[in-house]
Amino acid sequence: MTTRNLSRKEREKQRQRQDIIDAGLELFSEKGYHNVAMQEIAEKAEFAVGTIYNFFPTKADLYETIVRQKIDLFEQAFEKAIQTATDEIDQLRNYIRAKSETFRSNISFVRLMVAESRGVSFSIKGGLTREMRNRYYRFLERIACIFENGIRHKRFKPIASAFQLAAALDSTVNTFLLLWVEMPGIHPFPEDPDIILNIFFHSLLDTT
Amino acid sequence: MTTRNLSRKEREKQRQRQDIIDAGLELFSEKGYHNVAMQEIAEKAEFAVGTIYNFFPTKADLYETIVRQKIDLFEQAFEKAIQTATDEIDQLRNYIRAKSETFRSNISFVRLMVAESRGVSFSIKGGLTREMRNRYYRFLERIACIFENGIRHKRFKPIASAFQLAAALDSTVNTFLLLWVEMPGIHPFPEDPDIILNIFFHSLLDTT
Amino acid sequence: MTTRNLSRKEREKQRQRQDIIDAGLELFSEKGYHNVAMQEIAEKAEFAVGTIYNFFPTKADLYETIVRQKIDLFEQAFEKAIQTATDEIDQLRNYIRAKSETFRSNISFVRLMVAESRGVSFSIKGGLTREMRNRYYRFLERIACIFENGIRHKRFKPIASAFQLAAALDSTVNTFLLLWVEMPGIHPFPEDPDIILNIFFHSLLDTT
Amino acid sequence: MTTRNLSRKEREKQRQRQDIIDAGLELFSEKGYHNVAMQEIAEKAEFAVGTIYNFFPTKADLYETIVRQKIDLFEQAFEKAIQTATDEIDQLRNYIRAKSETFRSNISFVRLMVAESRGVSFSIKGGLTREMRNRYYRFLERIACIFENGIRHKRFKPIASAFQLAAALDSTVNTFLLLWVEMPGIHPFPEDPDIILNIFFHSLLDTT
DNA sequence: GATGAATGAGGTTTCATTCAT
DNA sequence: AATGAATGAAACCTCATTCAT
Repeated sequence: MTTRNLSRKEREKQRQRQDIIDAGLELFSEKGYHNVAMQEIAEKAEFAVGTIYNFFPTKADLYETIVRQKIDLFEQAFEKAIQTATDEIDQLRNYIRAKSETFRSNISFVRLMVAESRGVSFSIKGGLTREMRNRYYRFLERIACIFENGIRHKRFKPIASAFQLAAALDSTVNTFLLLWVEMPGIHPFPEDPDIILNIFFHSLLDTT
Repeated sequence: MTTRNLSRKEREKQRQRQDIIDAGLELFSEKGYHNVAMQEIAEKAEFAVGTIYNFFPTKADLYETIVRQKIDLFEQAFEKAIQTATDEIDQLRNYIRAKSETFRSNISFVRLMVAESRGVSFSIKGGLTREMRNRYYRFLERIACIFENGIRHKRFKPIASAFQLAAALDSTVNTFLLLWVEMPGIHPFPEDPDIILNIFFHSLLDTT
Repeated sequence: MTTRNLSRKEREKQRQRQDIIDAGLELFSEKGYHNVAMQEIAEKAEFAVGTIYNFFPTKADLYETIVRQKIDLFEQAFEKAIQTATDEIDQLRNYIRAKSETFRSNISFVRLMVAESRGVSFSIKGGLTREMRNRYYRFLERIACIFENGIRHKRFKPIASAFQLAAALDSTVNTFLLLWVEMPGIHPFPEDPDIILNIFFHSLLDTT
Repeated sequence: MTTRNLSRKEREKQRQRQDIIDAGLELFSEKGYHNVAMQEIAEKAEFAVGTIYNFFPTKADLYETIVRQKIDLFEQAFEKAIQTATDEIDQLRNYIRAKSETFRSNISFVRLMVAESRGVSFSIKGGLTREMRNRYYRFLERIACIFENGIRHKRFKPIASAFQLAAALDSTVNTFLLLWVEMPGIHPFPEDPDIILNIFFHSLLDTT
């Protein structure tokens, strides 16, 4: 009983924590880190300010937690998408699809990232910045692996280094997604990931 | 003499104004808009706070001026680069080269844009945000025109819409440049713009 | 218990609010609106600056509240004094006595009004100025009614318009009170309101 | 020639000084002491700020000069008015007429006095305040003399002390003038000073 | 454990005054 | 002698954080 009680308490606490995170995410993404007061977050989460400080020691910490939580989610989703296939093209296709879906269901966070940085998360806490950057590079290298494999398996031509190809593909995907975030009507996100892949897979030059 | 005198004064004033802008740019790009106090800018520019306010009515105004000045510079450089050639591939090559050079000689500003380009605009000046976004889209359309011409002249294959191609190319260029900005040692910027162009011009798929 | 607790909190809050108002009144009346810093008020009230802003959104708001609170008090006192009698002479006598007493127990506020009553309103809050003036005129008209009644009842001779008589009487009372405020030793306020009334009544009274 | 030259220079300087005073009076009366910047006065007077400081060491000094100059003018006008007659009633009549005329031709200053104090000049510089108050009392005593004479000559009944009568009369005159300043349409100033005098004289006059 | 009032450092902006030209 | 740009102290106000209840 004590265990279940504690566990219930524990679960309750986790739910509260997540409520605060959700409120923070929404507000930060709407107005930017510096234009959101802890008071506001408290009101949105329906807690007192002091309560928030029971969960997070500082405002920056809350922010960091929000960013890290979502980034973790993103990374896991991408990793899972890649692992679902073995064929390199399928892996890329899955990754694009996963990124697209994760973006769609986390627009607030995407907006936050776009807002506070530009695609890659920056600023506020030097530490967060550096860590995020490193994680992003590690992620790019994960994609680069796919290209490397593809090149090794003679499925891809070595028209650039694997890392460069990864960077080019990811930035293109990002751009398409941002266009959709900013102007969903004018630039609808292509349901078919191949539209992006095609840009890479087909030569632009008409050599007929 | 009076004329020369006035002109000297005028020039002196312009130089001071630019000193303030430079100090602001450096600090904003280092620490972000909200983490820079007017006091700091004043100290860096070696003026008193009040003097800054003789040139710019508010902090936001100073920021806006900085951003707009650089953006203008960038746009002009790109436009000139494009107009220097008639051949579509040359136009793209020149644009990449121009973007590369402008980035190199304006790292501070690039960092500023990367760090919070939208972040600030979201909050500080809705107008600036919208304007910047619109200008960026107009620029993308400028690039899209090149692709369109190339497609019409049968030099490019219509593997995606001209706008999509423009977005993909520009985002790829951006990514390469950012890699270089962030880790100049590890990811040196390719002197040869063709390295980027090749990614688009050659099919990735090895169909031999 | 909860009720009593809340009520105690509420009462405590009201007491604090009044402490701030009192500190503000004293300082404003001593040095004038523009020569008092919020910091000073905070110190005098033994609060931090921020606390003051928890009660009043701006300095001007605090000032306005102070003025309005006292003016309300004055008006009520005068009105009550007038209503206590039916005989016109008694009404005037009561009004003078009430004004005298209210002045005595609110010297700080009287000084504030004397020192810059209009000055501030001119600048700070156009609305306050206009409102105060209008309220003053309405009050003069209230006094004028008494004269009108007196004239209608043939108790007073119509040696001037009722409004002019009201203005003359009130300004005379004011002057006597100000003399006393400024130099209490040399110009003691006549305990007997009739001393002022006599100036008017000797001729005003219709003794035919 | 040197003499005349110097004299011309001197006259020129005086004219400039007066221009500054006039500009200051107009602005101070419009917006209040603290809401006028030296810069504004300089612009209105068509001088540089520095030039103003060649004439007046501080802002407060300029203000003091403005007030003192007008007060001097007023005092002289009143004194002259009183001396023009020997009969006490004529003296009072002349004084009221003079005050009325001086008010009319110096509305800016009246407004300034009303604005910064209320009738009697206060604030800003403790010294100025005290001096003005003293001068005002001396002036009241000058009027009191007339009443004293009248009482001694059995023209007035001693219904109050001479000083009290003076204070009552002057404050009534002030009130009538202020009514006119604030709402010229609704409360036109009575051209005929006797309207005010009547209020006092009807009873004051010893007609036995 | 939750609350939210109190705190006060820190930010932006103004403006009287100075002084080199 | 006149100028007006430069100065910087000081004002108002915000908000992250604390802590008594």
